[in-house]
Amino acid sequence: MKPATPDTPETGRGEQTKRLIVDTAVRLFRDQGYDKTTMRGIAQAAGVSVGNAYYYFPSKDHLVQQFYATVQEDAAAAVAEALAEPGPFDERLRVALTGMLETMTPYHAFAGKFIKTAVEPGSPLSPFSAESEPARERSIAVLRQVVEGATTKIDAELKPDLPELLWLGQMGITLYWVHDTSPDQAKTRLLIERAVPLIDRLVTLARMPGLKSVTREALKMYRLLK
Amino acid sequence: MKPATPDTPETGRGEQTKRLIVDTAVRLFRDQGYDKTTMRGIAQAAGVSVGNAYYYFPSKDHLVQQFYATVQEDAAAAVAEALAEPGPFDERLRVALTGMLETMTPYHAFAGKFIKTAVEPGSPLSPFSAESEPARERSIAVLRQVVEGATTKIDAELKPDLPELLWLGQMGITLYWVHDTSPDQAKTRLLIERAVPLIDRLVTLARMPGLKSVTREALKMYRLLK
DNA sequence: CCGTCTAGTTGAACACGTTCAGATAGAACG
DNA sequence: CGTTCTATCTGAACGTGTTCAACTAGACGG
Repeated sequence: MKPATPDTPETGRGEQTKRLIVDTAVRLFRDQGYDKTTMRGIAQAAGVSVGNAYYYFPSKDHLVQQFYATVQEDAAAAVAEALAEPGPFDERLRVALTGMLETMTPYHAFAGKFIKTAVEPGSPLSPFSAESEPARERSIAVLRQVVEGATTKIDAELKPDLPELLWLGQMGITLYWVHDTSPDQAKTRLLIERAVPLIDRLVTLARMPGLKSVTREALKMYRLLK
Repeated sequence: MKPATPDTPETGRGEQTKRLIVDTAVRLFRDQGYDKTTMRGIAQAAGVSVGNAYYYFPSKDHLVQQFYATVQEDAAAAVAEALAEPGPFDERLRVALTGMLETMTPYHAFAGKFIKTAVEPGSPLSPFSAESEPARERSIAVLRQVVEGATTKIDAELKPDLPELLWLGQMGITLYWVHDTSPDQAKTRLLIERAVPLIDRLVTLARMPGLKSVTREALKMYRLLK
């Protein structure tokens, strides 16, 4: 079935073409944005035919996803380093969120087009899709690192679900960011600056007697409906 | 400038065509869904040319918006009646949310396509856009009715912003609903059933001494960033 | 060496949303 | 009546993402 190239398992003739197309597409997306990058343009720049691109990728969106994955990976790598040493929860959360924002900033214009297909149910680009699982897990892993390395006391019942909940919050921030037309997305920065202390306080308050039952109820709902 | 028809101010030759196109489009969207309804199809069914449709509507999306507006209006009208008499907050909120859900249920498949363009920044279909203001205000008005007719005690500082906040929550529920693949969207119903008591408790708790400062901080953030 | 098979490759063709240079028609005016 | 003006209307043409029947080339078996 497979040619016998044991070390680099995916280096058939086709794999090379596939990588060539991805690289070209990512470069063009980066340089020209979504709309100006056409399938014909990608094919021509990569020196292949349009049909050949479709032999490897079912749609333009699937190429966009590759682009998205590289950005996501960059963001996660940039932040993971800064979270090596333990510290207070709020500080770590801010580092993670601002780090992500910083990495994505160059692609703000692009993100507007990206999100369009990302929210469509069943789209491979959806953050909840099976195809996005690696990128999603990568992001949640960063937030898990935020939680686990936090010196702040966190309710034991909340703790295991907190990374995923924070990830949902991050999705919300991203949604806000995409629609943020303020210069240099200043409002999103402000949102993070203000939301982080609030989240920190809520996490702290969640352990308190008066709120413990609400926390438990909310967590039950989340687990039931996710 | 305008022909002298005082009673029905918008009844020029063009207005009739415009309405004809809208009605046809809404009907086709309802019957065939988004993808199968083409601009050529709409034009043909309405007995006009494609270009003529574009004379009145800048894009297919603008026609979709009209469809959305009618559904929205139906939902608001259905609920407003049930909210005539005052009652407890949680009950009123559930009536509003389930009423909206019930009206939208027939269009669940359609909504998946709809949301795709609705989340795109700058799209006229965006729930935050200027073009959507009438529909948005209509929805918020219902939630204002929920708040104002509530016999439950609501924090005075929170009260003026609560309808808008509830509307944001409703947008979140809608987002969940669109992605809900459970039979008959049972999970969304469950979400409402569970979330309403939680919201009710949070609204009640917001007045309490321990949480008053968090509430105030959160409200400040909301007003700053909306 | 020949025949067969198949992964890889091609570009014309399709349907779509959208645009635009021009046609039409009814009113307003002299 | 003829002229002019403007709101309305037309459909061919454009560029797009996507499909598909046909072609190529290299491997494999006899």
